[in-house]
Amino acid sequence: MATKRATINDVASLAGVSIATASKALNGRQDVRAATRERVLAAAAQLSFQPNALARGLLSGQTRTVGLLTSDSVGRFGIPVLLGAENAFGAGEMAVLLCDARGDAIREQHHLRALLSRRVDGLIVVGESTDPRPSVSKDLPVPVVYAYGPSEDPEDVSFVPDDVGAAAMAVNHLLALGRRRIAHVTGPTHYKAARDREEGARLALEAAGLPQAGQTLSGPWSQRWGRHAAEMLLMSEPEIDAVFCGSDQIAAGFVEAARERGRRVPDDIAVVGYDNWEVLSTETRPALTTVDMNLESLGRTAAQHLFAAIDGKATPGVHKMPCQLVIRDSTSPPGIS
Amino acid sequence: MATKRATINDVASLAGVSIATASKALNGRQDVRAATRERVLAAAAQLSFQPNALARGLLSGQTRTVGLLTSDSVGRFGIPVLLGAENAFGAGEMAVLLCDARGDAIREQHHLRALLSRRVDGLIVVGESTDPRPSVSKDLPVPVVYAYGPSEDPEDVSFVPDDVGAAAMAVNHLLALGRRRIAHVTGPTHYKAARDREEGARLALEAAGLPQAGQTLSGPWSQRWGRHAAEMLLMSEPEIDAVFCGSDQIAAGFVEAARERGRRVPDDIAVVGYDNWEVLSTETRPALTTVDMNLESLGRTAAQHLFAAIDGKATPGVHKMPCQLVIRDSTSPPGIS
DNA sequence: CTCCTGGACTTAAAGGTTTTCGGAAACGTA
DNA sequence: TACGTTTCCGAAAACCTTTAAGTCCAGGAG
Repeated sequence: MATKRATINDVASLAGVSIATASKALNGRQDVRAATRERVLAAAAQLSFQPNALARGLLSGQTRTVGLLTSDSVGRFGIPVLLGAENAFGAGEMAVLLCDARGDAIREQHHLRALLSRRVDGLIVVGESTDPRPSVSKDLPVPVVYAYGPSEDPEDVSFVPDDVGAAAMAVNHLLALGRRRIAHVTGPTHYKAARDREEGARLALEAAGLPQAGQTLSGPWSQRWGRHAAEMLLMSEPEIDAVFCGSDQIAAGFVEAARERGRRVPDDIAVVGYDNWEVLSTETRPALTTVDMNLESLGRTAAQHLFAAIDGKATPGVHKMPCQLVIRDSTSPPGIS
Repeated sequence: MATKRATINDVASLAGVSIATASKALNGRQDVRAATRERVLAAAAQLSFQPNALARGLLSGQTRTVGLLTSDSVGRFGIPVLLGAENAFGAGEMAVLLCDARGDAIREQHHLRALLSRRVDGLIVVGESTDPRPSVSKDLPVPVVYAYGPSEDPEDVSFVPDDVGAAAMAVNHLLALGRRRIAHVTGPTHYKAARDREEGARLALEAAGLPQAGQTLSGPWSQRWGRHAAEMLLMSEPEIDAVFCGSDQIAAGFVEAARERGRRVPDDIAVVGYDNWEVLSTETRPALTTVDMNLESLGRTAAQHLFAAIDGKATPGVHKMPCQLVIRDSTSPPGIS
């Protein structure tokens, strides 16, 4: 806690010039003599002057601030997106106003109003799942970009991970290893993520002219379900040589149960997970090959496109961002593991 | 994207009153007739008027905004604190400006300036570990509260988890179960958290008049280290009947390795973890008894004290917040598991 | 000498809101 | 009628900065 804040008026007085001249000197504009500029800069430093962003924003109509509205920031998915966005902004001079609506539509509305009254230049909406969510952009005076969870309105700008493509990539990886009896265990089908990943797996198998080993098994996203699914699958389809799991949790449970049943991973069964949730994917034995959705990069991209939208040129539509397969021991070719 | 924003001037014109009257009506002040107030409110609704927080803040000097400066928001510890703070603020009408300095002092200084120029009413600094960090509060025109990682300056306001007390609580729990040969495995000793937890364990054992089983084993916070420590410990101190681990990751590794060596948990060895990181603590078998640092509550408390400090009355010093022991199967009394 | 040019600086307005103070109208009382 | 009181409303200042427009002066061209 210290003294009162200095205004440009104080700086001008101390330097013996008018506030207009002080302003010009501080902002590096032309028509001010070098000696005068020196005096002003010295005065500003001495008073540790900080221009008042409120006054500046009031005048220019730009606050260099964006709102980040999340439905569930506690989620593992929101955080990396948030960080990516924050980093993209931080690079420049933007600041991020964070609001967590906790899945409550009316709280969201409330936060929306608060953000608008603070005159944010734009808005990023982070979904809690990849399921489309109601648009918030109608009649808003600022541009909006959706990240992770797309808007229902195709006119909005949305960035989502390419779950279908990533699942196909995962299955193709298994196929390239020579596996031919590939099963799929995933999360609840009311998640678009689960449906998309199944779809991707199906497409890859079809392209290879192979049937899927058994039906897709759908359950909670949990490790427990992974174990349970493994037990069922090893019973009904004892000859599988690979499994693609819809999450790292499921994969970790699967690996554990498979090992307990005497199946070696990856020698007997290769396993691919999803999410690259490091605490699981790198600590299980063997470490998991898994899909990384590059969420931080997705968040960064969303932020950059928000800049573009603020500057006038938006690119409407749902943009699918590529994912990445992180290859670890759970799919090492036999003999190398 | 829609029409231009309405100002109070537009509202006043539409209602046929002066802006002064409009302001009074909108802010629920006294000297305005009921009928007039109605007209103004109707006009404001029709124009969907939002008062410009910049102008208001410029005048009042209060922005109803706080800055949240984190050193490492990707960390598991920063996030819950952040959420707790955000929730405490969100309850009122406060907004949170989020900045991530990523452990870089000069970036931190940069963000600090940006926050001050935006005229935040206060600041929360979230540490990445419980080690004291340099104070940022000298000569700042706004109050600052430190959460998780305390300030080095005892005049500042800091909130930290009571690691010593929690560790003692964990060991006392083991003692109450009748365990007498208790070992301790924890993280790197250059972390204050590791030293505090060891200290708490030592105090509890001393109070019970018991020696610790073996030396404290110190290594990385990882699951791998937990496994390794278990192997060493079961070799050198084969008769231990309990272990207190400095993190859930270590505990998970310990449980795994112990089971592989034929020790039953909790029957032969009871295990207590730390952090209550749910993906580990509830999914290991058996589920882990562990210390929950109540970080979200800590963040909320920090935010509430920041309010107090803004309103004038700060409470300097390092405040130790109580933790909580979450009891699960890894310490169930034999026979119940 | 006048006029013009351009540099260096100042004045004043603008941006949206709150608040203080004063004014006007209506009404009651002497 | 004169005067005081109450109730409602408006004018204007203040918050801080940026910028367009204006002033002043020296010096060069005609």
